[in-house]
Amino acid sequence: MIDYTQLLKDYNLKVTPQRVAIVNELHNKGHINIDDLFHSLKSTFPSISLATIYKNINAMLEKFFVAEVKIPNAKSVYELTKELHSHLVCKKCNKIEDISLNTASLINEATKKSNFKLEDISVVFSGVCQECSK
Amino acid sequence: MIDYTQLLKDYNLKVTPQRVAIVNELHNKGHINIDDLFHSLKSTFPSISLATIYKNINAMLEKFFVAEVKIPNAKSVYELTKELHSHLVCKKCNKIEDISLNTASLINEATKKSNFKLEDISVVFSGVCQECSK
DNA sequence: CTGACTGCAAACGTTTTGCACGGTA
DNA sequence: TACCGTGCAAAACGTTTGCAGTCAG
Repeated sequence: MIDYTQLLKDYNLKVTPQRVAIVNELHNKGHINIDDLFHSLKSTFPSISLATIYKNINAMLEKFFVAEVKIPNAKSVYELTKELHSHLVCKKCNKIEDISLNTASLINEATKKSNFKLEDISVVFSGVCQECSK
Repeated sequence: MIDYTQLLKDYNLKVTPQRVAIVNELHNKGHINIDDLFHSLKSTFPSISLATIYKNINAMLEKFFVAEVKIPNAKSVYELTKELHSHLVCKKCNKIEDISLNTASLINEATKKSNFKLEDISVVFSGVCQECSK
């Protein structure tokens, strides 16, 4: 289990049991939406409130400690910030997987074809995962 | 001005002045969010309601006549469905442009590296447009 | 003429805010 | 101790629904 305590401190976020639980859940699940996160934490913290979840996720988003992933036809999910990667979403079971792809040539092409100074790229694939296509 | 009347009929949507205005606005602006669409149409239809906007956009989405584009850190925008393309978003002025890119090799790479049967791809670039970077 | 569409108002789900209490540093 | 975080309740949003009147086909 990775210790995120120091990371919370580095970002000037006080280390509370709720925050540690949120970070652990993000780490374990990889990607999770607000409602699932709330219900997961309810078992450990029966009195936790949605307001606490929102306040903390927003605080972590502001520190770029956590990132939001917007998914076509589904609720946004949150993940711990990591190196650039793309996402695969299963249309049947809604599972989300990370995938590392070489987007350099696509960024290159977009740079040549547009007049934008590009800074970020978001790539989300939708399809059917192996289990669901059996 | 392209005539979308027949297209509305083809999709079994009655041709009302509000619908024609919505389609024209989507055509003219390229991409627009619900609120901007509502305020644009207010000048022509002072008594138009948000409910009408939502009902129509949802009807058009169901017919795959209009598509939703989810944008990082911004409201979703809607566009008339066209051939596969990617989007460029300006972080300063929020302008959105279409860009046609060759995503075949990226899809190919994702297919090889994953166990998903891929069906769709969404690519959104964020950056600064030429005017805003002056 | 009939079913579909519009606009209003109310309902609903999600997210944010204010405040008193409690916990971290 | 001083501040920050939590949890509750209320408020603020964005979106959907029900309904009566109107319009397109």
